[in-house]
Amino acid sequence: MRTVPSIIHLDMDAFFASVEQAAKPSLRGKPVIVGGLGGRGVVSTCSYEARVFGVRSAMATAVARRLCPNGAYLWPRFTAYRACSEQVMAMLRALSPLVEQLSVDEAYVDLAAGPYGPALAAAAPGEGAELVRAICQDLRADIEERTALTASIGAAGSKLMAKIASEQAKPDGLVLVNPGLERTVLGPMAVRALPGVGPATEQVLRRAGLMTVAEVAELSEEELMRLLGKAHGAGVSLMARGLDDRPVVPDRDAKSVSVEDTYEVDLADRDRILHELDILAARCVRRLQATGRSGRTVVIKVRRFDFSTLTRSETLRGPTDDEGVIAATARRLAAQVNLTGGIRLLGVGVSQLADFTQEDLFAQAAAEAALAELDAQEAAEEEEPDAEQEPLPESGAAAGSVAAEPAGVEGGAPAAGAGQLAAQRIWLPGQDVTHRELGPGWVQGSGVGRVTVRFETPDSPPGRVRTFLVDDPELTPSDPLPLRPPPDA
DNA sequence: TCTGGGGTCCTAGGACCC
DNA sequence: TCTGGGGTCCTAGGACCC
Repeated sequence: MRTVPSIIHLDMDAFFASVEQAAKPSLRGKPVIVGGLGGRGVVSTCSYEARVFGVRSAMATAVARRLCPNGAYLWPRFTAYRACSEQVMAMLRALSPLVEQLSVDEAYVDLAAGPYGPALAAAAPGEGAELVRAICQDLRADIEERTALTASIGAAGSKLMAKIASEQAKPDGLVLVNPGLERTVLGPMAVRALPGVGPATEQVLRRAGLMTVAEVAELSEEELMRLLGKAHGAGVSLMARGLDDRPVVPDRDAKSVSVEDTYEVDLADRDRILHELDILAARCVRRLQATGRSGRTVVIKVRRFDFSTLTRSETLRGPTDDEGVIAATARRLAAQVNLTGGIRLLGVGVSQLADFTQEDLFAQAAAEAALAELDAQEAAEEEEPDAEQEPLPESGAAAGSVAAEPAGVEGGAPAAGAGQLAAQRIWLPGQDVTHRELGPGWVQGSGVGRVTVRFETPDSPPGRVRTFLVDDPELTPSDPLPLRPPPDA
């Protein structure tokens, strides 16, 4: 156990909404809701101004609109968020090689493994804590200066307490928990404060009369394991007593890749469903190939009209990144599912990832076979042991069945992107655009053949609104602008 | 008011092997 | 010949997180 609170957890405040407010001066101080804006969309993130109205993450956007009818509702701009995220993560990596990124806006850092490590190790406990405080305040100030965004930080002797502290620090704050005070801090908290305790676990604990962490900490590990199961019970038992020795682990490899779509209207037609699976398989494969990996288990996910969800999976004989194989497997799996009554969501995923493919294995096997052949020729004539000539059903048959399909259906489907948006003249609220004369702005809304654009940039005053025909050739989609001018410029 | 998309980890049963 | 136990893999589902 550490004597200095040298593990920090950093969490960007209302990340997506904050990026939007930084990019769009007219939205500062206003309720901003970022998420899916279709009939089945949900809120990803909302600004603190929106939370006053009761808007929350994961809430149906339709509900949010009723609670907060005058908010700005925007589609997410992931490219812009990723750019900000990378800036922040780079700043964290300057503090330590041990940076564990949990999501686009959240990370642990082990300061003891970085340049401040020796000073922290040499410091008396009180001095060490003050050094951590200074490092964190500098970091928060640097982040705000370089990205125009605020971050909250928790610092403690463990990941558990650092995470709890950052939650307490929000928004735009810093909280340290000195080692030794874990149980004092945790004790009065509701059980839901523990990471990993969600609605189901909370219910179980409440039925056992346990509301606070201190009450849970009084139970024995055995009792908690009986209530919550082996692994979860043991984990909650340790957490409740403030015990956590998990190390900060950088760069963990992904274990699965998946894509899914919820459709505006339930799908009923079988051929349409199979076609959508092909499209999802293609998207999944694109992501897989971008990471240079391949997968052995293919899984499909089906959510029915009544929100009941099921999965079907099949493990192939070897890893693949072949679109035809994955699409054909997905179709085979779909044949096992009752698709009647309407499908609201489809997904395709791949797990058991490897850094090579079945084809690599074939090539390797062929090379080995060739060598063996040479050896065999050199050796005395001998009876060949029966080579196991089992066909490889997944690869062989599946690829064949796809080739037999009407060619080019999925191959001809265009990739959705800025180009397609431009061609179809679909303007999404929040989207970056440029007008040839009026310059950069963003789409405020569109309908009945018109699109409304506000012309402003991160460093301009709030801008004016103009309306155009949706197919106005002067108006084009554009890339996000940096929230702050680059330091050299 | 009606529920996204991307993940991780755990459990449990059955098959299969030793 | 019958019975049992343990380990591993596969599949399906669920809880949880951001």
